[in-house]
Amino acid sequence: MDEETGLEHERRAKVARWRAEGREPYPWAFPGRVLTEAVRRAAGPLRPGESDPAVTFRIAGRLRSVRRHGQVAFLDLDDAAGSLQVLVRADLIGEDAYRGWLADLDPGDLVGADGIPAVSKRGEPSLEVRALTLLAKAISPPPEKYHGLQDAEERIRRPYLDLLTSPESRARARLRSELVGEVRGYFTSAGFTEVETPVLLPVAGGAAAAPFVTRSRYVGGDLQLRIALELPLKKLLVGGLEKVFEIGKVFRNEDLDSTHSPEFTELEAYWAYADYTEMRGLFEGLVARLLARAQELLPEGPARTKVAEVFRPPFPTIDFVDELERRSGLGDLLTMGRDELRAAARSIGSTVPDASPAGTFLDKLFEHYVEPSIERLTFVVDHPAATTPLAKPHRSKSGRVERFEAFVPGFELANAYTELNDPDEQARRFDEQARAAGGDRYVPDPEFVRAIRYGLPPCTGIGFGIDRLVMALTGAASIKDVILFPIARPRGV
RNA sequence: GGGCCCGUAGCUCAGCUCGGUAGAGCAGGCGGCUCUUAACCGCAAGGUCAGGGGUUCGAAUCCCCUCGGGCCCGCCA
Repeated sequence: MDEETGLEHERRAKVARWRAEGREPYPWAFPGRVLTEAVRRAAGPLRPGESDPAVTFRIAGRLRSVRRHGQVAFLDLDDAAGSLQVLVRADLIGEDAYRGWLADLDPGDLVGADGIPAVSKRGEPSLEVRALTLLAKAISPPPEKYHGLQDAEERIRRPYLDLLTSPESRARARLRSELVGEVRGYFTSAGFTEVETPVLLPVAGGAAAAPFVTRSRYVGGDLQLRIALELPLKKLLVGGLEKVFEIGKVFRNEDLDSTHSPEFTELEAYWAYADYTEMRGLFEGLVARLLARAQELLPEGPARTKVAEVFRPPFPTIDFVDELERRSGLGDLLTMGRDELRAAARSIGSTVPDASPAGTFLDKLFEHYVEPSIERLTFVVDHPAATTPLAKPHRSKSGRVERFEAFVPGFELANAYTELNDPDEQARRFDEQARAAGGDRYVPDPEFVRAIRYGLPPCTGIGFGIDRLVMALTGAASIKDVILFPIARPRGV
């Protein structure tokens, strides 16, 4: 435990005084409490200086500031609905009660108030207090009332402190929840079944990323935390669930930056008897619905306008190979060997390991030559087969797979395929990845191949990061802005 | 992993360039004030200047190392 500061000492003394007087500084509940907006509404018709003794209200919240003027004081109380001024007058509650209350209450305390709606002489809607109740004494003082918590490190380590001083941060948290609710409702009403699949696996597959490893007493050895949802969801399609989706945390043992977090929330959905064209239609419908909701919820301003611009249909579609050839001036990419691709990637400064799969070099080239030009939601389609070991070969374009990615400026938003369902071809693709030593690559999963030997229906699947989706829809600059508890290193000794 | 920047009171920040006993505002304490809303006025209090080492008569300030954070680059479906 931290050492007590002088301020905390003062506040503990107040708690002791409270108890000595037989009052409870941490009561159990505050029944009958309403939100401050109810008082605000009731005060609406009143004129400055008036109050309405016909109705009483009970409110509760965090005491944000106290303005004392001798025999009258103004408290600001914050709750989920916003903030309300509480008017405390010595002539109404008695001078002893008045002095006692103000001596024992501090900013940051959780306080209940009973009173009547009123409007101050200066026109501020208020609750004119008849009684105050301490609901929880704050021992530690809150951050500064005007600037809030500015220190970037403290905001990451103690996000609750940022939340308690910043209505904007609280609004952002609720906005994310609303958008996730929309996503869930969209897939559910499209007939998808929401499922949960294991986080702990013998081998984390379905993507190329370094896993976290943990120890299981039950299996008597190591387990890995999932890096994607793909493989178990497809097994459910083998099992006869025809439309499934999952929203859940996945874990990749990598660095944090403005668009990557070691743990993040992913959605993946799989749809039997449909292909990637149908999936694109479904995704565009989702985007339209989310955009409408986000525009409703976001405050008016440049950020909202920018978001609307990025997500305004129709969305450009570019062919991965054609666009990369056009912008890079490189020759026929599909006939280039791995050595040639590696040389091209080296020439633009990429430092990926020499032994990386050919697809990695293609991804690097695309990232360098094409991604920076993306200004609006853009679909990139029909990638070279080497980039994508879990996608089905393109029905007409040789050397390609049926795949689309959705990009917004700055990052990839979604990734979808017509899924590979030929078990022998799947085994060959895994072998290819296994042969390319070094670098992160798809780990072959024989158990998955075994599962689809029983028959995976033709199907399409999509995956996207919920965090990034919320970023794009709210104009957030960093993934940390949409995660309530971003990862932080342990504090040094 | 590399480069640059940052860390001073519970919080928000000055002070560092050019070394000379640590400053303000908010919050807290005491006193005053019946209409404020970043209330105001007066008094007093509050510090491991992130941590460690070095240079120096003297280090918050200059140098080195470590820790934590930010931005950029690299790596990462």
